[in-house]
Amino acid sequence: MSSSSRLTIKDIARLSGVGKSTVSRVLNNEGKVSQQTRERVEAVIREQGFIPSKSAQAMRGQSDKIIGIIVSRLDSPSENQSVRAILPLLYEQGYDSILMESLLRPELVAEHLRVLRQRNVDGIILFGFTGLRREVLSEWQEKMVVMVREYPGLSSVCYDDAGAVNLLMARLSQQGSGQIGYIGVAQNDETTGRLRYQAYLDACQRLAIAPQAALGDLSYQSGFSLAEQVITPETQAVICASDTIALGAMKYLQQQALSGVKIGSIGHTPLLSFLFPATLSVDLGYANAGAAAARQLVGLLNGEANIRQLTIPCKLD
Amino acid sequence: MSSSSRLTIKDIARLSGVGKSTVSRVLNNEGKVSQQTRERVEAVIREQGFIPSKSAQAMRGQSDKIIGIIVSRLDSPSENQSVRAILPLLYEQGYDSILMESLLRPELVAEHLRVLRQRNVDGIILFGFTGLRREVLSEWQEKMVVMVREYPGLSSVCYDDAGAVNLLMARLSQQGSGQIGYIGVAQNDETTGRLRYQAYLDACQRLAIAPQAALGDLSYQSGFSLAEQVITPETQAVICASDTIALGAMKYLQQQALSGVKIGSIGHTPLLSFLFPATLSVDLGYANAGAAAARQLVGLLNGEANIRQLTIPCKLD
DNA sequence: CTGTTAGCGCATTCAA
DNA sequence: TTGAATGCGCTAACAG
Repeated sequence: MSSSSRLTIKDIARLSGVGKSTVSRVLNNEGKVSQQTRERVEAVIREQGFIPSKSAQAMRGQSDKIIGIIVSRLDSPSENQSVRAILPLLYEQGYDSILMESLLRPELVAEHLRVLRQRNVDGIILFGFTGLRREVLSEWQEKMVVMVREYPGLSSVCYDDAGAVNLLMARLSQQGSGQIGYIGVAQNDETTGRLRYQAYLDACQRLAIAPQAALGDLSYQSGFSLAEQVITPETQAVICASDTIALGAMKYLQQQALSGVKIGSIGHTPLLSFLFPATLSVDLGYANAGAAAARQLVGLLNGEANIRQLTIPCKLD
Repeated sequence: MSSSSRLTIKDIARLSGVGKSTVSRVLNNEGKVSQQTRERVEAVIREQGFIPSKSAQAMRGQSDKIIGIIVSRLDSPSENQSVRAILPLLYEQGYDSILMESLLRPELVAEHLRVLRQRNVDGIILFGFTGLRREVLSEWQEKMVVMVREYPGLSSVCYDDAGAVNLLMARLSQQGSGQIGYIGVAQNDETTGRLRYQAYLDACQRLAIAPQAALGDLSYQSGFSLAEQVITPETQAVICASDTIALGAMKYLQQQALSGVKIGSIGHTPLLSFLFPATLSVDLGYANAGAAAARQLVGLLNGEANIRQLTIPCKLD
């Protein structure tokens, strides 16, 4: 009842008639405690609702059991899926997570990293983006996993951007589409932009298809307006660099009553397949990537894993 | 260069030839330090890249400057918007946030609360849901703000569910719709379910409209299939309890080529107005709610505010 | 097996 | 204005 939760290990010791260290041992499940004493102490702990202070433990043991996660935007559907996979895995290992948004601004990342260092966090999972310089990250070397981008000397988890495009191109052309267009994003975005576009061009080469592409940004609007540019009477299919873009393109198709054009997209959003079931959608494996990152980080922190770059396989259907 | 960041206030003291307490004073911007000493110490701090340990500060001062945020799902668009408003406001006040998912499971909330207590967090923002019992929360009384639900004795921030429906009904009927249907969610959901449905019924009464409603869940699918039940040849408009439901209903309308039926919805998702610009959409004020909650919590923690229940006004357009 | 002792890094008295 | 001393709650040596 004594609400304040201000009890300390010392109180518990007094209340159960033992020394502080014995209580500590019970708390940490260390072996050297007699069954009797252990039970008595545990009883007191339970009935007092005692909870040891993390800050004190942290100060003593070095580890705060906290992980910092820096996403670009909390409402990015892809990062969201990854984070949802990360959280429970870390939690399971006793880590809580501090979440921060970078808004794609390098200065904000730097500031967040400062704060996280001050908090003495055990590790960091950072969603990378174009423009983020390596120097800022390097001091975290063995305590950081970067998502979506690779940096020399840092662990990372990336998607198979080219593979996704290839999968789409292969399936589409195998289904008889001879003229396949592409709606993407500007190439200053390294992965979603350049990599996917390049893969499209390469595939066109391989399949002897004349490329028909336009690059914009990640918005529906962009998808909508670029669709108009890309789609000609001959177009049989269009690949979109993201589901959001695809949503925009689909609106255009629908508005123009162009029912013959197939859409292939990357992202696998439930909404897209609900609204337009015919869409071909590649799952980049966001959740898997999150899980992989969490595991990799925990491995690093436990000294069981080495720094390495992972690529998550994508899949169609 | 001595990477480890293992420097302590003591090292800085030695390096700048002063006592530890003086360094502490400089760190906390306490007045009683001569300009000279202050500058010297600050120089050393800067060139050593010294960062004081949060855990130690926390243990000393009681406050960890950490807020726990428990959302139901990270990918809930509405909660997402709120959280995005909360984070920077708390951050601005020196608080970092630990984020957790309840998945609408009361036991998980209880567990999270335990962990947060152990971390000695300063406060909590909790997104409530039906089934969450007050007893679990009451011990946080003056350190918690509950979103979406009201609990006696706890601060809360709620939406104006009834107001939103009224706004929609008024506008729709004023635009000439005489027969307005409703697609909602089951009433065991107190707010999105019962409150909105009840408001619909009341408005029907007032406007002398014969209610035509169906209740399901929050999915597109539900919206789609219930649309079929609700919409009759006479239907001139349909109100949906959420944007997700509206998306489902719109798909039905489109598929049936029912272009005469207007849709009113609650949520104000950008996607909805992009895909179906004609939709009437009420903004419940998710971001405002988040901001209000953050402010309220900070106020509580500073002892500047009292426990109270807030309702965020909604708006159309 | 268990109690005692000694700090972890810092903020805060209290003297000087 | 400053430094020395004290203790926050806890774990890890070290004795018994």
